[in-house]
Amino acid sequence: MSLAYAILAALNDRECSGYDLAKYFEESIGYFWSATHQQIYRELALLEEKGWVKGETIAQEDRPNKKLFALTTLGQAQMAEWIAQPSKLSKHKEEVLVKLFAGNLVSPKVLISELERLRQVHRQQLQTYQEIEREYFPMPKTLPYAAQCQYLTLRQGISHELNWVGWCDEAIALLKEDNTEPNSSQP
Amino acid sequence: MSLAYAILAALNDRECSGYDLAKYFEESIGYFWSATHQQIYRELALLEEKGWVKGETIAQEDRPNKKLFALTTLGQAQMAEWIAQPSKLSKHKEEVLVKLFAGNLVSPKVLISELERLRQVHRQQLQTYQEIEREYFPMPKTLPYAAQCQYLTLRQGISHELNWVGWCDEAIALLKEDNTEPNSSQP
DNA sequence: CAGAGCATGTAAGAGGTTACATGATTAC
DNA sequence: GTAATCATGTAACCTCTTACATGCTCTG
Repeated sequence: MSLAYAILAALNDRECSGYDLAKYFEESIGYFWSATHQQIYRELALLEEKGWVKGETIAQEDRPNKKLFALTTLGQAQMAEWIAQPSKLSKHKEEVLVKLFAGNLVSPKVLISELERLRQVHRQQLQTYQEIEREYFPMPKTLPYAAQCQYLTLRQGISHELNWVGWCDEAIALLKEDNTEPNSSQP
Repeated sequence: MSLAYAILAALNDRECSGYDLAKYFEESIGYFWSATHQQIYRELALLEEKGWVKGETIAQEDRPNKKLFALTTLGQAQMAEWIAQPSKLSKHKEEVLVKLFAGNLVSPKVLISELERLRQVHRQQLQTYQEIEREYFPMPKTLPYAAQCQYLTLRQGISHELNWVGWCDEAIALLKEDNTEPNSSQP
């Protein structure tokens, strides 16, 4: 159900074709809600049936025609109503933590190298976010309301990645401390 | 597929019945991998078929019989192999961020009160984690390897919650700054 | 002329949620 | 006696992922 609202949120920002949305869900929106193009096309069809969005076919030369979708006033109202309701907490699923939890089945070296890889990934993502911040939100306090809201989602991304990098540091340090000598347990 | 490994991780920690696992997935393991009892029973049956776990029926007086599951050596090996592979990053899905992204559709008051609610929830969870830390991991550096690994999953939980609380503070502060007067946009 | 990008879809299968179902015991 | 806890399942449904499919244009 929430995928519907994620699509509405995207369309509230700008009109999109299904294809545009799919790309959108690989950057900005995708940073906090993931979806594939298959899901998006299916959901768009349902949303149009309900009248929450309206599609208009745009003829294009040199390229396949596309269907641009926009929020209807009904869609806006539904979105506003949804926003006002208490959010469900996301069910986190973190493979790395499952692995650590059963970490005694492998040597600390295995864990350390996985954590180092992970740290690198999060550093990379952090850098991406920080570049967006520098480029689009240099003076957050002077932003109009709508932009401020979006800025805050970026801030969440940044602190999230910083947090992961910091935790990886901590974890690697602890695991290296006494477990580098081959004494503790399993191979 | 990963649910299987989450179950193996739990059974590596201790033998469990399906019922025990379901409870386990509402606390410790559940903090980073969620599953309902229906999923668990289905998966356990598959895992037993494959010989990764072995169930033994325990007759009980005064209570229904139960079937205790334990990791087999095959299961241990499969788990170790899985741990050594690079982890998939979790696809984050954060309703609150979707809401913020389209925040211009509602008044800042709505967002602020939702963020305050959320902050409270994360503070609560943080406290739970910190109590576990105090009670079970008072001296992390002296822990045996297996316990250290599990301790690190708890540390991730703690810094995750701290991070959310901090971000909520930041977001609330920014939204309160200029948007408390009824000037900016929609009702 | 190969590969990337534009643009939209179908179909099968895996994974997850919700509701229903049972039946005993223990605590208030 | 009412609710909670122990213990295990089935069935229907929804959501998500992965693979397959098409066809055109622009870039190198």
